[in-house]
Amino acid sequence: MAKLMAINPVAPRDLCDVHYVNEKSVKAVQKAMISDDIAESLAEAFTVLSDPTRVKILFALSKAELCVCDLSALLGMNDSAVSHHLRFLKALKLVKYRRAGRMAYYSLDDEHIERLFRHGLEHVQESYG
Amino acid sequence: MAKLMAINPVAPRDLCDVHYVNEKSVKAVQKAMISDDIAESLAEAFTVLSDPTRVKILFALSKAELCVCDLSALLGMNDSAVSHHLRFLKALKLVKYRRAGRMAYYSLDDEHIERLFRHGLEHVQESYG
DNA sequence: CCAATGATTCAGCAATTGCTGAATCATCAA
DNA sequence: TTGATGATTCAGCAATTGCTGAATCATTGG
Repeated sequence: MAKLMAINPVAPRDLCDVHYVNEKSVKAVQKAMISDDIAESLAEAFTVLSDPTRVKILFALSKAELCVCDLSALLGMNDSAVSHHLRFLKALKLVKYRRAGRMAYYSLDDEHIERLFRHGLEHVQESYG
Repeated sequence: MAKLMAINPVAPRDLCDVHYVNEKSVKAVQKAMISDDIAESLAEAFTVLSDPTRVKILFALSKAELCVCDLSALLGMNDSAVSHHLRFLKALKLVKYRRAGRMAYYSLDDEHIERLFRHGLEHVQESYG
């Protein structure tokens, strides 16, 4: 797209160097547009489930309370990787854990994410059979 | 975690070098576990909304049919970036477009994603006020 | 035809992500 | 106290992601 656009009725050009062609639609959407913060938060929420390993971890924890090595066995990856994901999920308050000696038992700490998960699963199942 | 674990009643070790401590839970979860394909599809679905720019694009298109340059104006970024995202969304059949001369008008092509979006928004609003 | 212009594609970059293996921490058992 | 072991953290890598600017494609109007 050209840097500058000819000024004509269907191609307004405002002072902020913003070019668009459908003034009415753009203005209306601009008015309703979600804030940067909301967009970021929403994106962050979806990031949680945007990785297959995390999807499996959360699914597993929705079925049972498990320790790190149970999860690594289940997922076929080393403890380090699992611990890394759990740390991430813990920071977002999606999982909690209790200590039992050397073991750390993890479980879900958020019923929202379970709902979100379920809706996502429905979406996938509708789309891919 | 050690490579090898002592064989004892609470720490079974199977032939596949898989170590775990809560046999019953692990077996049960393993049985219920979603497939790799489902996990990947689900992750892919959530990846769509895991980026604030895409969140805004989809929000905007849920309000109005817009051309590439309208979107770039709205988002304050260049056409190239917007076109890139739209290509991605088009590949996943989440947006469709119609040509009108040189212009390409984009709109949503999936009511599932709108639902998913709405659920995500609720989640965020519940969590962050 | 040709210049203009909306859209797309390409090349390449900076930042981020997910993982591995090693090192370290923390707790238990002997 | 010491060795074993579950968990965490650290260093570093390969791959991916989101963006920019340039080049190119496609359509229109003169």
